[in-house]
Formats: sequence, C-alpha cells, structure tokens
Amino acid sequence: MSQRMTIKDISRMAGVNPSTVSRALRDHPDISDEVKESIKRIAKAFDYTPNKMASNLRSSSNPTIALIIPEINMFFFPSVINGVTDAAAKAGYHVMVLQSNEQQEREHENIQICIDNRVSGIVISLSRETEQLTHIERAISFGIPVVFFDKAPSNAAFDIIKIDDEKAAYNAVASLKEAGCRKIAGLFGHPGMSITMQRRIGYLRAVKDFGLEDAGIAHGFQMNDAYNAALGFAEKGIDGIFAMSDEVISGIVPALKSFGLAIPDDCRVVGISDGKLPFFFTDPIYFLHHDGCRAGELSVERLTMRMAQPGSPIKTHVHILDTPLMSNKR
Amino acid sequence: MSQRMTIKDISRMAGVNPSTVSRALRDHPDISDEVKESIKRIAKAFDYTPNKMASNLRSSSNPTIALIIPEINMFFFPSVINGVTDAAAKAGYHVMVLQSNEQQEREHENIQICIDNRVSGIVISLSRETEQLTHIERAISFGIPVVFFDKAPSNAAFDIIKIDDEKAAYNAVASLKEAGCRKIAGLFGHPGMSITMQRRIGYLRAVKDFGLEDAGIAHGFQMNDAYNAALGFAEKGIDGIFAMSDEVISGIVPALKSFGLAIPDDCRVVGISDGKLPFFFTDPIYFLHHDGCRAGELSVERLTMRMAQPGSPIKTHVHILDTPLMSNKR
DNA sequence: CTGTTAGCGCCTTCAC
DNA sequence: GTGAAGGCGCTAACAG
Repeated sequence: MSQRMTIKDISRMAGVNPSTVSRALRDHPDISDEVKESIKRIAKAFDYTPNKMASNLRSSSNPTIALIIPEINMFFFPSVINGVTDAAAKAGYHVMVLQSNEQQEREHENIQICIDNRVSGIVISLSRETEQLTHIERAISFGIPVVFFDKAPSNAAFDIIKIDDEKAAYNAVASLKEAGCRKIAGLFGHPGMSITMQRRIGYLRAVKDFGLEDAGIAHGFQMNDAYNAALGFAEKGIDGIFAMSDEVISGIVPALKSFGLAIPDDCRVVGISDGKLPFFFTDPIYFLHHDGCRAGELSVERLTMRMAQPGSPIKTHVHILDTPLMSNKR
Repeated sequence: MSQRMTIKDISRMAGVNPSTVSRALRDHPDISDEVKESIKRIAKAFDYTPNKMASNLRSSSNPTIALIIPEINMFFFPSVINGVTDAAAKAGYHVMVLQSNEQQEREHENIQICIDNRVSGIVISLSRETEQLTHIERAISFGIPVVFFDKAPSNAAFDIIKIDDEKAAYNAVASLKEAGCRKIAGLFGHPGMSITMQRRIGYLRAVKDFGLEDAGIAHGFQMNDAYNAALGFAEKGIDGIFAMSDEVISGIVPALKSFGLAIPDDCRVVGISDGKLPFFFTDPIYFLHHDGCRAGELSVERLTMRMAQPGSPIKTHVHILDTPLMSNKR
C-alpha cells in the first residue's frame, strides 16, 4: 500500500464530509459517538495516518528543534544530543541534527535550512570560523528563537547556556595550587575558538595570582597534538597540568605515563570534562564537570519558554552552568 | 518581521501572477529575463524564503531521513550519527534523530512519527526489547524504506549493514590463541541483545576449536560491571580476555591494571571497537574495528538507492562490514 | 451535530 | 512568455 489514505478517502467511505472525519478523529466533542466510532473503525481498518506535512502547513508550525553542532565527536556532543532529544521529545518536538563541520559557510546553510523549514527553534554551538552573527540574527528576525550552548557569543544579547570558561580554568589551576603543584603547564584546544581564549585567560590569570611557575601553554585540538605537547612539558619537569577539554586529557594521560610520570604524585592532571573519559583511567584525574546533557536539556527548556511567547518580549538570559570539581575515584 | 513573505505577496508587488513568481524563482526557462530579475530583486529585498512545508506537501515528499537508535553513548553511535548526517546532507536530506531508550514501545512511537511525517527513509538499530518487527513492516508497507545497522534482525529479508558478529568474536579469540594465550575469558554486553548472543556463540566456538581453557563468560552492559567481572577473571589467572564492545573494554583495562596485570604480557586484551577508545590507553590493546561512520554512510547509501526505486522491486541486501584486526600502536 | 467554504504556500497542468 | 485554475491533505470559521 504505497498510496496512503486521506481524510477524503475516509469521508467517502463513511458517507460524510471530510471535516467531519477530521473532527471525529481528533475527538471533537461536537461529533456524535456513533459517527465517531464508525469513522474511527474505518480509519483503523485502513491504517489511516494523518499527514503531518499537511497539518503542519495548515497550522504553519513545524514541531522541530534544530540542533546545530560544529562536529560530533565522542565527548560532550553525544551528551548534548541526548539531553536535547530527550527534552525535545518530552515537549513534543523532534530534533533535526545539523553539522557545520566547523565551517562558517555550512553553518549559514544550516541556518537557512532551519528558516526554510520553519523550525520552531534552534540550539546551536558555534563553529570555530564563525565571527559574524548576521545569520543568527536573521533567524531570530524570522521569529525563530535561538539558544546557544558551549561555543556562544560573548554578547549577552542572546539566550545562552554555558559555563564560566575563564572561572573554570581559574578554579582548575587553583586546585593544582592547593594540591601543592609548583610548576604547571596548560594545554588548550584550537586557538580560534572563543572558549579556548577564555579558558586560557583564566589559566594565565590563575598562574599569576597563585605565583606558579608557568612551563608554558600549548594548543592542539587532536589527541596526538596534546600527546606530543604533554611529552614536551613532561621533559620540562612539570608537576601539574591543566587540560581544557576531554580531547586534550585523552592525549595528556598516555603521554605522562609513557614518560614515566606517576599521576598524580609526579604530575597532577586537572581538566574540564564531560565526565566520562576520566573514568577510563586508573590514575586519579581531576576535572571540572561540564555536563553536556544538562546543557542540552536547559537549552530546550529555554527554547520552549521562548516558543510559548512568540513575540519574544522576554529579555535574553545567560545561564551559567556549575562546574563542580570532581575526580574519577571509584 | 515575524510574518513572512509568500509568493503571493511578491506577485502583488511585481504585478504578476503567483505562478510567474514561482517559475521565476526556480529559473524556469519560459520566464523572460527582465521579469525574472525584477522578481528576484523583490524577493531578495524582502528576504523571501520559500516555505519548505508547503513545497514538501505539494510534492508529497519530505527530504528527511530518520535515524532511530536505542540510546546514544560515547561509542559507536556518535560515529554513526556523523556518517549518517554527512551522507544525508550530501544526498540532500536532513536527519531526524530519535531515541528509543532501549524500549520497544518508544521504538514503535518513533516509527509512527516517521510515518506521520512521511520521512523518506529510516535507518535503525533495534532496541534490546524489540522482538516483533511488525512496526518495521508497517513502515515498509507505507513505502518507507528501512535500513538496519548494528542491532539488526537475523532475517535476511531486510536491508542490513552490519558486521559478522559471530565471526568477529571468533577471529578475536583466534588472535588470542595465535598470541599464545591459554586461559581466557569473555566479557559481553546485555544478554538480551542479538549481537551479544551472536558474539558469544563465536567466542564459545573459538574457545572450543582452539582448545583454550575457558575461565568463563560474563555479561554486563556498564563499565563498572565489566570492571568487576574482569577483576574476578583476573583472580582466576587468565592470560587473555575478549571484550565484545567498547563499554566492556573501558571496564576491563582499568580492572586488569588495578589488579597489577601487565597488558598484554600478563593478559592480552582484544575487543570489538569503534576504534577510538583503545587509543586512550598506553598498553597495547587489540580490536576488531567496527566502523560506525562507515556503517552510517552505507546505510544512507542503501536508503538512497531504495528511494530512487520507490516500487522497491530490488531484493534486500545484507552488507557485511569488514572488521580488520587493529591495535592502538601509535 | 454536520456540511460548506475557504485557505495554509506552493507548483503544475492547461490555456491564451 | 504569462495568467488562471486547481489541488497536495488538513482544519477552522461559518452556516444551518
């Protein structure tokens, strides 16, 4: 049965008007129980399924939330997808996942796709390349609410769910200091990302405030870069290291161990993490927890709030997520 | 500008008929260049965006592929999402991600969502609970092609992209034998999954074929279960261990190390892996590579093939992915 | 209670 | 080359 039933088909069979069928199927109180039942029986018999494309057009609304991410990897974004799809499903929305592959142009295209499809809302983490926010503003001007997470504009003129990057890095270094570290290094992701900059600022400020010896900082967004950089720092005799992300942690730990350093006795490791990776290691690792699932849930929550008030007179809100210091102790 | 431009609006401004506008915007050859340009200018000036909901209804086609997964975690599924969204984007489709949370009922609901929305195709990995495939058959009978990956029906009456689970497990054990292991154990995921069963069969057959001493098998789908089980096996003095998935590997490695075993000298580890996790460890780990990204790409490829032939007279095809033996050597 | 009418926005005949 | 008309499938407003 490739050709599907329509309300019209059913109306013909039931000998009633299409609108009666529509009402009956949606349990409209006006329709008599007999007619309702007879219509429902026919619908069931022929496995009728209302065409959402039609009803969406009719109501000019598409119960879809778009999730735009730079590029999915094993850390953080899977959790976000989890949080977003769950929260969206609960609120009656579907989720369309779009990847920008860290390219501004793809991000623009993806926003256009959202506009074309009249999605109800957009949850987005910006690509590395993104500088202008005209595409975002365009979506908003079209009445599509947008919530940022993780890689968000510094501008508070938007709805944002993020951590205090600078403070998190600062606190991470503080924990190294408290643990007695003297000479530390910082490993960061791609220098082009806003969060890299902010976390670096926090790191450097803390190093200065606490009078720690700085073995230097390094950038590199792949595990291997971090691995090599960590080896380099290990040679310099560090006793503490800050990792701005899981990717970086995943390079650091093997590097330190290959070098023969005991963690945390010879060198303490603290990072900002989604909270999964550290548990793969036996040596004590410390991390400030950036919960992707929660970020996703809150993003959807804020979105639904906006969607309830289409005029969007509500003022924008920047939600700062907690980043509790944790460890991988079993 | 909450209320959006329509073709009708533009037609009024341009003093032409809506159909002329439609044609002009789609570069129909019949329309004169002057009219075209004037219309396009207006469209641009007012930031006109064709309403996809309308054109989709008109063409009764929704360029969306639904990806239904049991539950997203850090392994495998992120790669699959990556492969699926990339391949889909290239083919001009969007991706809707639906989670069944390992519940049959949710899976049914998700299939219904697909039918309601007239998606172009479905890529699905079955939930643990799923037994009947009536919901799948229903989708197919509605003309929606379905491709399975990973957790697929044993029945070859469907399009499937998977590995040879039994053989992969068998080969994994073979590699232990070749490396000189004598007494081994097998750690598996949830016993309710089809792939668990098949991999277990392969494991047991290999143990027998190679005359290895079997320290036993254990099930447990969380890292901690695997951790504890591995500890138990370590006490029994194994020199080799098979892990059916990344989740299991992630528990085994820390356990063996905590126990003081050297990997691979005291105990060799071989698993079936997406190929990311092993690189977090410094000790040599071996794995049969199950490439999620490739699985996702191939699923979409097969789907597009089917979508090109709506009648679907093509016979179903089970694609067996290679699972090359690899290691985490740098 | 049910039928009639009309339209969501687009596009494809069919005319002229 | 352009206009007029109709319909994709559904539903809401208005009758009666």
